[in-house]
Amino acid sequence: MVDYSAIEAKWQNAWEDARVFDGEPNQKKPYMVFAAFPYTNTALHIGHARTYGTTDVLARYKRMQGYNVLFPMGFHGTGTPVVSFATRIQNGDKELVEELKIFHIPEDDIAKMTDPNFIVAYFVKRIESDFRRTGFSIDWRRKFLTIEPMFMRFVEWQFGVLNKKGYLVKGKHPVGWCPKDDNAVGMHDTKHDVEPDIEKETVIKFKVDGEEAYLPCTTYRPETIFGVTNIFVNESVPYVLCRIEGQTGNFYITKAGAEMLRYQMKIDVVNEVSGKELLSKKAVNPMTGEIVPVMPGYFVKESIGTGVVMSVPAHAPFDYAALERLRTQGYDIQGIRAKKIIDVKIGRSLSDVAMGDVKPIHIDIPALGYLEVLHANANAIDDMLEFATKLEYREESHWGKMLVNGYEGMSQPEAREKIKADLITKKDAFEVNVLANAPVICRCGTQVVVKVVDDQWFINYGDESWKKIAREAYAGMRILPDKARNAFDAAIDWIDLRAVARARGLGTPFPLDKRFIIESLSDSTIYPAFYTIVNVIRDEDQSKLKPEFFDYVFLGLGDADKVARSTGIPFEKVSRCRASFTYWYTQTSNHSAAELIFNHFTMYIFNHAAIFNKTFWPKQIVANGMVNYEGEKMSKSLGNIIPLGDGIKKYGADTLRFLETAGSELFSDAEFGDDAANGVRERFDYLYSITDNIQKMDSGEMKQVDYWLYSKLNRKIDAATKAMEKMELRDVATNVLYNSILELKQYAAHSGNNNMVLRDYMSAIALMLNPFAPHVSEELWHMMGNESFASTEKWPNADTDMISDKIEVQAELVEGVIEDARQVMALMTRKGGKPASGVKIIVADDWKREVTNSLAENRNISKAMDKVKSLGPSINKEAAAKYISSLAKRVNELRKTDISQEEEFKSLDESKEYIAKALGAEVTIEKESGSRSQRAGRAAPLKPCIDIAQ
RNA sequence: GCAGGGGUGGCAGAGCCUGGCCAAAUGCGACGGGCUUAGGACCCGUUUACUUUAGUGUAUGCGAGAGUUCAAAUCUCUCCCCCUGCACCA
Repeated sequence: MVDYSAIEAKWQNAWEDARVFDGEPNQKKPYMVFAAFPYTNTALHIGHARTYGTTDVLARYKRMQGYNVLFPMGFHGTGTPVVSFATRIQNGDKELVEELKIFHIPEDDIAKMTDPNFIVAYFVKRIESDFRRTGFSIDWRRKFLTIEPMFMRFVEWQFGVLNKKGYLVKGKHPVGWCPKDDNAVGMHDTKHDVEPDIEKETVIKFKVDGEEAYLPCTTYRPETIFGVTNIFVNESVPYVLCRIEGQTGNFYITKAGAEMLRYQMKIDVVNEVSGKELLSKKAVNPMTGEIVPVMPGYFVKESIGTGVVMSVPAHAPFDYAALERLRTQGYDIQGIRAKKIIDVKIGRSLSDVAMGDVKPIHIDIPALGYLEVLHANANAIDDMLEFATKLEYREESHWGKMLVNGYEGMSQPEAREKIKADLITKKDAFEVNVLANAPVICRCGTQVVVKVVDDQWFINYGDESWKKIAREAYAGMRILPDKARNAFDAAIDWIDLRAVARARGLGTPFPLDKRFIIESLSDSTIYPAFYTIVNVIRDEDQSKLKPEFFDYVFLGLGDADKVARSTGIPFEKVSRCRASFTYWYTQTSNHSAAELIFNHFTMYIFNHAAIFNKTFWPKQIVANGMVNYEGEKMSKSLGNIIPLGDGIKKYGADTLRFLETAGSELFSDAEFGDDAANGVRERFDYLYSITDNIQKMDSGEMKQVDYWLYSKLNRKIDAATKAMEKMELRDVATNVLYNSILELKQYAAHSGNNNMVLRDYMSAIALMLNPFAPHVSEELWHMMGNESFASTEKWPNADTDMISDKIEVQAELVEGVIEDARQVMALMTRKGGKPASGVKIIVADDWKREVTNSLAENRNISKAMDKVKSLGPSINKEAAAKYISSLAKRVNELRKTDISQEEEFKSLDESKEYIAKALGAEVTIEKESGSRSQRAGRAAPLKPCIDIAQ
């Protein structure tokens, strides 16, 4: 057994000694790769190795291509997670402590984690050591944290530049809010980590008949206003009459609603009324002028929106059911008639099986029709009504056509937007923000509300001139994989205002309002530029890092001498920073998870376009998929997290890296599991044993099989290099590891044993494996007697002269013959024949090759006959005719060949023993013209006749 | 809902851009056989159904349906389903 942990330990230090990474500008072409920061409130699990793994693959590949490669890494500490982590430890959060135990964090370290600084320091150390063990070729000398003062000076400078360009704007913004904590809440602050989901709903003002007050109905579907038959209120909850800022008149809304809405608009309560009192009122539909009654609606929730809803029985199963229930309770609803306003074929999206033979009867009342196709009626339970509602909304939204005047024939979504806009223009409606997934509960136990913050700062990614240069920058970039391009196009169009200032958390104070902290994705958009200088300025006092310093280093403004004098940073350092930045930042590749396309990656493009000179715009983005473990998504809640350290111990660093980087296509999720890991490791084992055996072999005369192996090798190098350029890592892996082993096995089966050939083959494999499995690569490389480091060697070059289709076709021919012979033999024994005693393989004469080639080229039988004639009288015309007609049927499948009878004969003859062994029978090879077999005429080029004697 | 990516054999996953050697690579699994004291190791074979006493043929088949074509997993359209993201959350 190969001891992988010993091999890994041996090489990871050796690389540092060998200075695999240079890290300083030099004569070589630069190439800088980096991946988005890991967040520092957690240790890493094996899934995290994916993005860094593919980054390292590129780093190592480029290094082997002769580039001066820089692969730096920093850490993200900005934002709320670290702070709330500390708070949770303080509160003795059991869930969190259990999680930390999975990562083998000692109790006394956990106890110290009430201190945010300790948390960050702890995890930084942990991640670095795990990554070193994984064999990533990271230059740790440039490590930094986003919460270090020197980086904060850099971010301040960045925001200064953005502000000068007018990209920072102030405005209103809705956020999830905890009234008790008086704070914005995000996912980390709620029970069960629910993200508050804020949506806009329309409130339509129905004037109360004969009273200067309104019943404001909250709705997602303003277009159904044409079908309103009445208004529903909840008769058992308290309402208030109130004034709403920006709106004229008084409004009846639930007391609970008023409590929540006052965080987004000023509300003055005039007096309280009961829901019951409202039932006596009538209201005027602002669109149609109809006067409708107010009825009790059992399903109306007091804390969503205004607690007043409009009833559209034709298109809302809940409304229909509520009215039917009122009827059975004895209410007079004679005057209420459901009115269909959207036409749609009910149940269109349901399969025939689901529909059965049920046909909706009440197609004039779709809400009822939908209940009917679901085998339900107005008495159905709420879950069923909910289901019918969803179905109806979906179908109407897809196929529904409006039936009402003025909007006739419009699709439902189109009508909704139009009608909403019309109502708002006429001041008959306004919008409110609601919590779509209410109730959301803050960790403190309070119900979360929507608050509209009115002094929020934004980065205005919607600015058209900015979008224009961002698109220009993007157009010059390479996106891998290519199919991610569409997503970027969409993201650049879509990105708009992004709130940038936040009330709490770690990070850089927002320069325009120091009460706030810069939001944590926004402070990490141009950070890679900082890698190029961090090692130079780390020892300088952060107060010296004034804007003019960054202006000079990154924008080339001013001159080094002045900057040195005004900041106090030595002249040499200032110049060195500028030189380093301009050297490294010309070739960059940014790696991260695909899910970051719509935020980090897009912001990365925008900020670079806004701040830097074109020369330093991003050159390449690589988007990675996630990692699944045994078919499941890895997550703490599923409990299938494997800490990186454990994973290395269990599977070996190289196996882990290999599977995660090369086990699947870049963009799709990687599958990680024990079987797959064993498969990879067994293949590594095989490579070791082959390499070990090379020493015992001689280098005799080159045989056909040796040329074959060279051909395969060079084809492989060629394919792997092309795939590598496109980061099609799965292809590379298949070629380099899986197919090599198939080839090596086939080589051995053909008694291939040439020491020199195998050494060439294995050397190339060892080198091409380096980006994926560096430790294995080094070990194999050194086993073959090399003194240098594989990691600093050149990537192999394909010698295309060594690629021979002819030789490969001949090898395939042998396999094909075996396959065919087997089939025949199987057929014979199945039919009760005796086992074969001998197999004659008869190779077609040369004239057949010419005829076949003619047919393959012209697909024309008479031309083929002409060809026969042109070959002279020695050809038996009858046999030729028979041969041609046998091919006629498959004329489309025919291919030309340049392999002569002699060559075909030779390759079969050399493989005679191999074939005999495979078939378990004696084998003779003969030529058609010299054969006495009656079947010999059936021989065709590359499809020799097989004559089996029993 | 909107945007992006997908849906292929028991599973995983190629192929699709550039239609035809595609009953569909490769790996895993399952089954049969060999090697072995034994095997989780290795080697050989089988893995849609029927058909064929000579290396075949036919049918069905790549989410569903329709279309284009001599020919469709591959191109077009419609629909269904799954994954990811949707803004302060890193």
